[in-house]
Amino acid sequence: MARTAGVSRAAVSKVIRDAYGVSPEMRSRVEAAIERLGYRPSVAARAIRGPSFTIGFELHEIENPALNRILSGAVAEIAPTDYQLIVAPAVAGGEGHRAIDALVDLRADGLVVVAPHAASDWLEKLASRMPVVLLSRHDRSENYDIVTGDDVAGARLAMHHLISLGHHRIAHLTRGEETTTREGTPPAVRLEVYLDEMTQRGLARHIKVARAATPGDARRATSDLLASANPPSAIFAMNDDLAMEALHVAQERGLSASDLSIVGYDNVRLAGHRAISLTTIDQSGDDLGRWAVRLLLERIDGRTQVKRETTQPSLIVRNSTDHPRSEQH
Amino acid sequence: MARTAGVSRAAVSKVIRDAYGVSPEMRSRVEAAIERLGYRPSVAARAIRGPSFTIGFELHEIENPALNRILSGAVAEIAPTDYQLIVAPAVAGGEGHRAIDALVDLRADGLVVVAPHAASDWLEKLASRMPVVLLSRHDRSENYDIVTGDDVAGARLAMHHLISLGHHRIAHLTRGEETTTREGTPPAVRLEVYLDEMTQRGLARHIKVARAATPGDARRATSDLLASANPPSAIFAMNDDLAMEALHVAQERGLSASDLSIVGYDNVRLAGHRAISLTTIDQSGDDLGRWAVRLLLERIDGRTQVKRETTQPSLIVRNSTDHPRSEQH
DNA sequence: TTGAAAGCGCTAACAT
DNA sequence: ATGTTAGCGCTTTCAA
Repeated sequence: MARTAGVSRAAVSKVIRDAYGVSPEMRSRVEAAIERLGYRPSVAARAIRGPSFTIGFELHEIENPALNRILSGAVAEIAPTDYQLIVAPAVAGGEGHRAIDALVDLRADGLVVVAPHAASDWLEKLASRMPVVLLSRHDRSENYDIVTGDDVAGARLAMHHLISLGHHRIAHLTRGEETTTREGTPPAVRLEVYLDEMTQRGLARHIKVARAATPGDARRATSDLLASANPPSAIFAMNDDLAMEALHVAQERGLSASDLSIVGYDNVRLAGHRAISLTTIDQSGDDLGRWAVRLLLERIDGRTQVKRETTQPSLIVRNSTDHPRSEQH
Repeated sequence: MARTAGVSRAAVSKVIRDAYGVSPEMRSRVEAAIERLGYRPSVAARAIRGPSFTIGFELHEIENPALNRILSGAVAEIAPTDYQLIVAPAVAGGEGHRAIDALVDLRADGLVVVAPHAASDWLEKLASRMPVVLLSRHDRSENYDIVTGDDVAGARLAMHHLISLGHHRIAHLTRGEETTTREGTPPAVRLEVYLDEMTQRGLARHIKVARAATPGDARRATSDLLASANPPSAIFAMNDDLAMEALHVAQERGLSASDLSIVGYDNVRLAGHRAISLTTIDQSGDDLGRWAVRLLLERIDGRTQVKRETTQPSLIVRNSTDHPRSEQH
């Protein structure tokens, strides 16, 4: 650029990178030129050799409020740094790791990956070449860090709450098969805890798992549950979205919390709305996002041994849960 | 890369770009090498000269469901193309155009900009250098395209609905001052239509504008409204989030729709929830996103004259609106 | 302290 | 049809 502005390119480069060996006079000359020409260094050109000061965030389910919360935390954490956060949304269908690849191809300095579908060994290989933090999945890893809410603890909180209210016939509402098969994934863990708790308490015969592939399906799934023989008096839903759909059905039928108690997961903002008032598990999504960025920056900074960070969830009791009617005096 | 793999770099480049002048035999040799080495071309290096096949999406308010909806549409539209969508989240505080700059610095081939705060002349200059589509803002432009819902029509739908139900004392609930001062911005337009409708109908003396800087403020603002002399029988809220907060307050006080009718804007998914059942204006956000991408690709493809695309909103009547009590027989 | 020059991974014009 | 070569905008030795 400013080689047209009377200085050498090296000088410009040095000034921009705040490197050693520029006189104050030279510096101000260059800065003036930069200002005058509205010059912006090309990240692309720079990234060809060194760091791009860009960190990538892979995100599927753009419209998932819980994930957006996490992203929001990440953005807040990175704001004061020199780094820029870039989000690559994975397409709904989820054809592999295209979004992640895009980030890699752009030469991001590090990656926050949410993808529950990415294969562990593929991630492992990726992470051996660049800093990676995996979010929201319990996993063994050699090369990447993991940040996750403690889903085991969270799911137990939910189950204990229902059980201590006196519920026995507790059903679990979750997504399609494919989301619960990937081991370590939040849906999978929550399901497992559900099954475990039911079994432990001698409630195995009441186990019922309802699945909804799409949000719309959730209502039908709930209806089916209620129409089944020996219907549940409570539902532990994998997340608030599902829980709210279940609540919809309950309200439709005039069922109160003592007829059908419902617990969600995530503490989405609207769960606190008076008309919804959903009992749920809070795992402060922005902390997850903040941790992810923090760990990633540490790695970019040179750390190589694995770190794992787990946030503790808490139970938020609202009006969607109550003692089952039969148990009330 | 594969200059280690027995072929020339030009060959590799050609194969990758699917360019003219490679024999099938050469092509398969190269492809094999690519496969074997797990080679990925560097977008950064490529972008230094030609296109990066990346389009940038600037987004503030990551957690705003209406905006996420738009983004979702954009992602869907771009999925089948060769382009990759990259999102740069603007930090909440909104210090100028840092996010947009980041996208420019990465050498995105085009930009979808949502930023209501970006100055028009700055955008104009940017757009003279690269393809830009502005979303969600009514604006005069020389160099960039504009995609927007018809907020005038939408706001009128809302107002007409309330008026035809018999409401006179209609208040408007919107954000802080700064969001309604930028002319052409959705909040500004909706406010203006509100004022205009009230004046036109001879209801000027009932004009009340309540403002909420943060979501939490909305409840207080609504309470203040209800506590004022001659309180409104209806509220037209700038968006569903605000409307739902108002609804919260109404429900808290045991007010029904005939005591206080509420209309929102955006038709967020939860507005349709039975417990909320918010009357609102739908403007099919994903269409906005789709259009934005479509226009942008056209521009990247060479179009230079300005195009404007406006989607027509529709009224969705639910339970949050009714005739005012005094008007009922 | 400064600038010249080589090279990063790629594309594109050119020569073979 | 293929390979050679000169950049693209930057960083980074290395001499001056």
